[in-house]
Amino acid sequence: MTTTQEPSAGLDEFPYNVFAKACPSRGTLEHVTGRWGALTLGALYEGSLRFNELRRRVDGVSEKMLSQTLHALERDGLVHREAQPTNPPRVDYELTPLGRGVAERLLALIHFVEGSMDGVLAARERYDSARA
Amino acid sequence: MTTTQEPSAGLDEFPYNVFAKACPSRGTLEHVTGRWGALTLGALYEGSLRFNELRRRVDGVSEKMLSQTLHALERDGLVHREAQPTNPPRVDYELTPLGRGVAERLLALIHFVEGSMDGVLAARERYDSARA
DNA sequence: CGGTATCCGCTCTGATACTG
DNA sequence: CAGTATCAGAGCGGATACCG
Repeated sequence: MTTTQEPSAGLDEFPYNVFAKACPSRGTLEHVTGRWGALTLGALYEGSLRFNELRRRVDGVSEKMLSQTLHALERDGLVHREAQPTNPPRVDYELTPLGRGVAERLLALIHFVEGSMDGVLAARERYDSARA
Repeated sequence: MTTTQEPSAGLDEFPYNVFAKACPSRGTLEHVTGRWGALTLGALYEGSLRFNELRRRVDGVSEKMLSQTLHALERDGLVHREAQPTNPPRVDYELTPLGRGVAERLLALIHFVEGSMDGVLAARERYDSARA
């Protein structure tokens, strides 16, 4: 095992724990919840997309960041890269089964946040005016 | 409304869309999924905690970052801060109902990621050895 | 205990330019 | 189209010091 934390009592818990600083799951969580990682996975949930399609879908991402994000997600086994040696080149990105599981939970979170925005914005106004 | 993007056709979609660069929901999503935001909300799901309890629970966070994170989450109406004017001071942080909804989805994601780590780590080895 | 203020390095980010 | 390379800067984040 790769954990750097607990002797693992072999009980009902996961052997990985994001709350522990040295746990490898924390890094993966950061790829997944990162600024562009979350949106990239969310965008791919509907189906496979090409690089520039993805770039348009994830409004505001630069080529560099999208490329970097995609590499991290591919390395973690969440996204599959399919390159066709045609000219011009065509590369499709799609979720792996693992990535699909992650994206599902991510979208549940995203939709909940979107649906909560009226409440969030109201809370902000209260907060700001309280210490104006 | 505060959206900066679409005329809002009044259909079945949310009026907010994180994929749009200027949508305010994107900022909130970043607070929630941020490096410390996700862990803080997750830690508070089990119940209210004091500042230093939280600091110990979220392994690796500095005072500054925890404080900053808590302010952002409080402003967004996800965390409630309860200060008691005793000596020594005692301050409890707890989730609001909205925060509870967010934390639930977040924990589903976190647990899924933790449970996927063996697969992730295996994928990484394949990826790395493929281009060693 | 529960913070805030300040300093400062280092990473992350976005433009820009270039390649296959 | 699908990237990589390079560079400058903004801000993230940690360490330290200090306050109520």
